[in-house]
Formats: sequence, C-alpha cells, structure tokens
Amino acid sequence: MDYKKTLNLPTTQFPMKADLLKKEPEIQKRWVKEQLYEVVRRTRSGRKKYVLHDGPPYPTGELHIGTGLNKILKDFIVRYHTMQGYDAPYVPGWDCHGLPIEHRVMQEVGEERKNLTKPEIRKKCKKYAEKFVKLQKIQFQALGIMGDWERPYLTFDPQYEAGIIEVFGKLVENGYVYRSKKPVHWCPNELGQTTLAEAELDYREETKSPSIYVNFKLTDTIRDLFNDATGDDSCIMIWTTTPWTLPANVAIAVHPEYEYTAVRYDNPKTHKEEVAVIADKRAEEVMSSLGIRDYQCLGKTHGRFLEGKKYQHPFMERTGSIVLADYVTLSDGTGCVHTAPGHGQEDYLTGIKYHLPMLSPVDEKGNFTKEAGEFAGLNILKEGNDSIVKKLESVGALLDKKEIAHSYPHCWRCDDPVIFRATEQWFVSLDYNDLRQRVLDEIKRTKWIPSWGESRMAKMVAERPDWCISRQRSWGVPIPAFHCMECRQAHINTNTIDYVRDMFGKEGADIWFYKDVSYFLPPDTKCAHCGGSRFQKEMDIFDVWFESGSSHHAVLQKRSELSYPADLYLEGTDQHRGWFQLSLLPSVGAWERAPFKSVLTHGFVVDEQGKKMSKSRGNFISVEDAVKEFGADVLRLWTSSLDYQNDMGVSRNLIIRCSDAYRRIRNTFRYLLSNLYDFDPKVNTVPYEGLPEIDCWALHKTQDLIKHVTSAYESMLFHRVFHTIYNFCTVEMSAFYLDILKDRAYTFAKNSKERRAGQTVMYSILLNLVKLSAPILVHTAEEVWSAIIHKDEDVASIHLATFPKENPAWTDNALNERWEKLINMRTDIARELEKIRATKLIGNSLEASVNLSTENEELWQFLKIYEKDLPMIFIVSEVKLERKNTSKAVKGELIPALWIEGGVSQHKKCERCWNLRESVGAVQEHPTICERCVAALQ
RNA sequence: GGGCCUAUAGCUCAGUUGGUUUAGAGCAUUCCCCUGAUAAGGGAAAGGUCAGUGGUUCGAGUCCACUUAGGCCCA
Repeated sequence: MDYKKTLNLPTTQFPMKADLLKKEPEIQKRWVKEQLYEVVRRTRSGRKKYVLHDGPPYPTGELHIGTGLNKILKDFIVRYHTMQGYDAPYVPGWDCHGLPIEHRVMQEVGEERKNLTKPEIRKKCKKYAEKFVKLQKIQFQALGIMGDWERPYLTFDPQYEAGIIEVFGKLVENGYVYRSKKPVHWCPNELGQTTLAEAELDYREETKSPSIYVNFKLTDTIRDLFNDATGDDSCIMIWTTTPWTLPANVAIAVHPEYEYTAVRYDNPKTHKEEVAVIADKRAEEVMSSLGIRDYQCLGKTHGRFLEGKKYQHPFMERTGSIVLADYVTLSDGTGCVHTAPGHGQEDYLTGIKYHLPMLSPVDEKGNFTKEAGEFAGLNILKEGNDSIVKKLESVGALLDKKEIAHSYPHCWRCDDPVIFRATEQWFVSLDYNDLRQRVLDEIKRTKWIPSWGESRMAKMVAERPDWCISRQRSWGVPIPAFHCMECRQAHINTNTIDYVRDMFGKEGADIWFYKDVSYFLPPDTKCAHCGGSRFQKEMDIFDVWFESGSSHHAVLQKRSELSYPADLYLEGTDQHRGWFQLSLLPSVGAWERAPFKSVLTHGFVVDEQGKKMSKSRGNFISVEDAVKEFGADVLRLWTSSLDYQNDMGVSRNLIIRCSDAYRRIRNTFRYLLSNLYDFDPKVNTVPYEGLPEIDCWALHKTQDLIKHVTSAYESMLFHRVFHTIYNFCTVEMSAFYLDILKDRAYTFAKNSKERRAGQTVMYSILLNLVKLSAPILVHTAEEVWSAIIHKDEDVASIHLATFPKENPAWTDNALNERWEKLINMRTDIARELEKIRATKLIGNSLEASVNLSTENEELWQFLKIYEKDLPMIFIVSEVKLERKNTSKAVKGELIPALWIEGGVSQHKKCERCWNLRESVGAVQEHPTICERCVAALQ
C-alpha cells in the first residue's frame, strides 16, 4: 500500500516563484479598475483624519531611486494608518514651475532660445512639465504607491496659482513684504542683461583678473591697540581682484577671532613710512609679495577690537568702518576684506547686519552710473578697472598690482564674465512683527523626527536673512504688482492682489504674459504716492520655493479631504532648508502657525561604498530600472529594511540580497496557505483551551509579533518592522514551529483535533502576518489575501482590512519561559546529533534516539512534565530520561545542568510517518506502519 | 572653512539610564542532513582591537575631546 496517499500533504495554487514583474502590473490594474483608493476613502469617511502632506518633486527627467524611496516611506505610513482605521488621504503633488525645468527646456531648444518670447518659453516649459508628470506618475504607481493619482496637485493649476497669490496677499496684508536691493549675478552682455541663477553660471578656472593691494587711511587712532603706531598715517590694507567694486566700498571686514598686527614699513611707491593693519599670519607673505624686506610688527590684537574704527575711502567722499565677519579667511589676501554690500553675497549679509548702505553704481550694461562720480559711463570690466587702479595709484593708496588667474563665474549663454550688481527685489521680512521669533516658537511646538531636526531647523531660521522671493525668469507665477510709470513706486495692495488672484484662478497665470496691464487693474487705479494713473506690470516671478511653500494653503486648506495643519511632512534632510522651512515661514506669516504637527526626515541614497549617488559617477539607479529588475515589492522590502534616518546604501547587489528575504517571507505565506486548504475556521477551529501547549506558545509569539510590529509602525521605524517579521518567519516559524508541526499536519487524521489545532494556529498566524506586512508588501499581501479561502474580514482587498490587535489572553509569559528552556535544550541536542551525523550513523534526525539526564531536581521535574512531548519538540524518534549520567553524555552549553547522549534508535521506521517506533508492525493489516498511523487511517 | 548628522561581523540591524566572565540576531559564506514546503526545508561551524587616538570612571560599544571616512545644508 502506498501510504503517502493517505497523508495530508500541503497543497496550494499559490506559486513559489513570485513573478513580480508580471503580477504587480496586473494587481495594480485591478486596484485601478476597482477604484481601490476611492473605496478606501469611502470606507474611512468620517473617521479621524491622518494627513501626510506630500512634498512635490520636480517633474524633470527619470525618477531617482531616492525619490522613489521617499514615496515608499510615505506609502508605508499612509497604508498603516488606513489599516488602523484612520481616514488617511494621500494627494501626491508636483512642483511644476521653476528654473530646473526652464533650464532644461532652454538647453533642448538650443540657439533658437534667443528669439523666444516669454509666452513661448512658458508654453514649452508647460509641455515639458506635463510630459514628466505623466511619466513619473506611472513610475510611482508602479511602486505601488496608493494615492489620488487622478487628482494630484500641480503647482501650475490655475487654482493652485490662485492659492499662491492668496498666501502672498496675506503676507502683504500682514506687512511682511517689502522691496529692496540685493546683489545678484548679472550678465551685462547686450543680449542677456539679466540676472543669473547659480545653475546658470559656468566657473572658468583660468580667468585673468587684476590683483591689487590697497591702503585705506584710518581716521580713528589705533594707538589704543598698538602702542607704537605713532604718527597720523595708519592704514588698513585690503586685497581685491575686482577693483571696479571699490567705488561701492563701505566697510572692511576682519575676523573677530584672528590676530591682527600693525606693520611699519617704507612704502616703496611713495617712499613714505606707513603703518598698516593686516592679519598677523598674513604679514610675512603680504610683505614679501609687495617686495618689502624691512618691516616691523607693532604687536598683536584680536580682530574684534578693531570693530568700529573709521577710515577714509581713498577716492570717494565718504568714510567707512571696520566690521566683523566670520567668513574672513587667512588663505590669501590681507585678512582685511574689502566690503561692498551691493556687489557680493557675503558683503550683502554683512551689510544687513551692520545696516550699511547698499551701493551699486553700475547699470544694466555694466557701466558705472553717476553715483560712481568721475568714473561714470566707463565699462567696469574694461576701462573701469584700469581707471580705478590708476586713481588709486595717483592718490598713493595702491601698493601693488599684479595679474592673477583664478576661478570666475561666466554666463552659460553668452560666455561673458558676469558681475555682481544690486537690483530691486521682493522680500519677506523675518523680523517685522517678530516673525522670526514666532517661527522659532512654532519650531519648538513641532515634533521633529529625529529630534536633532529641531535644532538644525531653529539654527537655520535664527540665522537666515530675509527671504528674497522674486526671480527674473519666465517659468513661474508672476508677482502680482504694478509700478507707477510716473514715480516708479510699486503699487500693491489687497485689492489689486485679490483682483489678480481671481483672474489667475479662472484663466491661469499665463494671462499675465498676454494681456495689457489695464486688464489686471481695477478701473481708476491711482498711484498711492504720486496719484499717477499709468502703470507697468511687475515682470518678476515668485521664487519657486514660494510656490511649493504655499501648498499648505493651496492644497491642505483647499481640498476638502485634507486638513491643515498636516499631521506629517516627510522628506529628505535637505528640506530643512528647503520645503520645510519655506512652508513654515509663509504659514506662520499668514496663519500664525506651522503647517505641520510633525516632521520626519530621512537620509540620502548612497552607493555600496557610501558615496553620493550621481549620474556622473555611474552609480545612479532610477526607479524605472529598479522596478524593472526587481519588482516593486522587493524594492519596498529593501526600503523597509533600512534605517532611513541614516544614509542608505543602494546598489544592485544590495537589493539582490534583499530579494532572498522576500522569497523567505513569501514561502512562509505559501506554506501556511498550503496547510490550510481543508480548513474552515467556522467548523474546524479548536478553542484556545483545547490547544497543545506548543500551539499556545506559537500564539504567544504571534501576539508578541503584533505588539512589536505595531509599535515599530507607530514609531515609523520600518526596519524594525522588517526585522521582526523576517525573524518571526525564519526563526520562530520555519526553523521551529512549522518544522515541528509537519508531523501533526501530515500524518494525523485529517479531522483529528490535533491537526485541526495546528491549523487553527496557522490560520491565525497567516491572517496576522499578511496584515502586518501589507503596508510594505502591498502586492504580495494582496496576492496572499486572494489565496485565503476563508477570510476573517469581508473585504475584497487586503488594503481595506484592519490592522491586527494583540490578544492579551493569548500572551503567557510563564509558558514562554518554559519554551525558551525547551528551545535551548533543542539547540544543545542538535549540536550533539550533528556529531553523530558526521559519523554517518544517522541522517534524518528521526533516526536518532536521545538520552537525557540531570542531577538537578528542578530540571528533572521539568523534563518529566514534558517527557511525552520531547521527541516531537526535538524531532527525534525517542527521548529517554535518566537520573544518572552515562560516561558518554556531554554537558549542555545553553542548559549546563543537562547531560546529553545522542544515539541511533533501534526501532523500525514507520513507512508512513517516518518515526522509528516500537509499535511498527503491531497491527497485522499494516505491517510497515506504527500504531499511531494505523489509528490515523481509521 | 562653518552648522547638523553617521560610523557595531561581508550585508541589514539589536545592544534599554555606562555594570552578568566569551558584544547579540538574521542573511550571505563553508560543511553536513533531508527529499512529504523541493529552483524549497533543517542543522553545525567560522566570522567583530564595536572607524582611530586620547581622556573621565572601580568599570566604556555606551560619556567627553580630537582625528579619519562619509552624508546633508551653507560658504
């Protein structure tokens, strides 16, 4: 007789091979068809909301794996909260305007760009953005991200644009918006004459510039600092490579902590004795560069003591003063830095700090203006530079002039060197009405994860300058302002803003570029300053950060399914300066509070060696490539396995390793399913009280699993979710419980209480496990769910199911402790059996017989209690207990009181259950099987 | 150059307020077993100067300083 046919061997349609590349798109199609997102919304309607607000990526090019990872993390959170019963809508968004897109479009257009009008450029940009929104959407969906993909938010939607204007209007109304000058990179080329963003600059290494040392006569004495600095010809010496910026000089910066000295020497040009202040550490090199051998240092003092000393500008009718700045270095120059707030970024910040005048006597063509006095009309990079140098020489202020080669920015379009020039810009004030302090208060009220985000953020806000929100570009939302053509004053108020807002909401911001100014102004508008009635449109657009930073209003406050403030913002740590901060500022400015209750940041994707990922390094991985190679669920599992608060290493190798883990988890599902083919929970469930103890142990471990996984999800520590689930599958289930359960599941009578008990537990484990892993393995969990014949919840999709809850009645710590001991024994015994196996006496552990002995009374009692179960637990055919050790017995490692002797069982092997039993052949009708199997056949 | 962050076996992670003689898992590796989860399953072994140096302490993977390597943001 073929007894194999009488066994209850596992059977299932659920394939071992995942075939994710084929199956995931099918499952996704099903979700779309069944409108899963909409159904989830409906079933959760009225429940407590949990709003994770999406930070919008740029629709440019293929998706970086880091962007995919960000969306996957968001999806974990949204899905987990949904399963916990929250109404957790997810509205993805895209940041559609801005220079990155305009830049790429212009590059694609090539030479023709010079002839394009703004509306034409905008049309092309829009097309470009739309194209990549579409492509990226497909890729996000391929990752299994659940959200409102039919209605994402796009920053170029007219309604969104109106929202931006509303935020701006509120800030204007509250008094934060002002106009002022700020230095910008400027291309003076005839065709250009425009500001340039950092991305539009080409730094040329070999640019030749004049290098000059200049003395500025001090009008304040320095004898208080340097006793020997007698006479009235004390100077402070600067070094610069841009003589043309000297007319705008208003200060000289020194480092507060560095040591400065006063050097006495004979000026080789004027042959007069002079005393000049320079950094002590620079003295030797500067003097040698000037060709001065004989000089004398008159002591030292810290830079901070020089603060406030006044000097006379060498050729302008003006005095300046010494200021302090941390950015002063000793790597070149004199340690005293010529400061012109109208011509440099750092100088500008120092200017703001010291309330210095912002001079910029240079027009849009790069020529000096009247403000530059005698130099008016000269082109700064040509005759201008030379004239300044000559002037310095003639007044005796020039010490030396050389030519040096260094790195200098050039315009990406015309290749001409660019200049720094102060132009009128729009700003949001940080200090008006204490905005900065109120933002800092909101930062304190927000929960930052990890916690150091708070100090990082607070420091940035505390030190940042006012926010320049205007850009001189084409692809963006225009700043809704007007300029009086009589007095040049800006005309802006809530009336004009509301008027424009309505127009943008209806027709889109494009209208600004097509229609005449009169179209946007309420009739009879008069200039508030001069009463003039002729106006020009403002042609600056908003900084694109202002757009995405308005999403808290344009999306959260506008869409009925969302709410403000959001429960969570989740982005990379670069967004502390970016989106987090630039959402926070307008939100506090307009509505007096932070747009988020908590902010979670993750690290960056790096390669296997921990190096930054970039296309040029060749270690770039796109979402599309990764999904095509591994499938979304493997990618999601990999994402979950990492501690995202650090940087995350990614390479094909690392993801391949993770696919092994995926297979293991999948196979656990498959095995559970395959043993439940004939189990109907309504009919076959064995109540807890009727379960063998090992089954209670498995349920205890399952409660433990639920507890730990839930807490890990709550803390958003997904790598703990992963490790907990994975270890449960391998250690507790596969290597122990399920291995032991085989005997019962296969060889006991189909409807026996013992077998049904095991199935009862496997069924419970299957349901819990599939739900616990559903937020991560979205497709596989769905596939498993479909394969479960008797579901405990009547929902078509696992993603409509509810998250498992721990059953405290099934947690039994005392029982668990007993089983810890038994498992340790099992490990000790396995080690002994391995020795016998090495001698080829046994193969399968069922061929073994084990003698256990102990002189420890407590352990002895313990063993006696479990005597009958021990063969089952150790998967051996017999276990004999003895009070005395034999000489061959070996001491246990984990249970030192236990002495173990492994041997070969002398019984015959039961052909059916493979155990070696004395009872084999006891029943005549079945001479090759044991009594237990005979009974199972009845 | 500045601010913030990270560093535990080849890989992914544990390591509770500094305290149990040999720092834990799992995976990968090597060897063995099984062939009734089978492109599966089980077992065993090996693998770490906790990035480095110095300090505090009776005692440091854990606290402090510096160094190195890397990341993010600035300059």
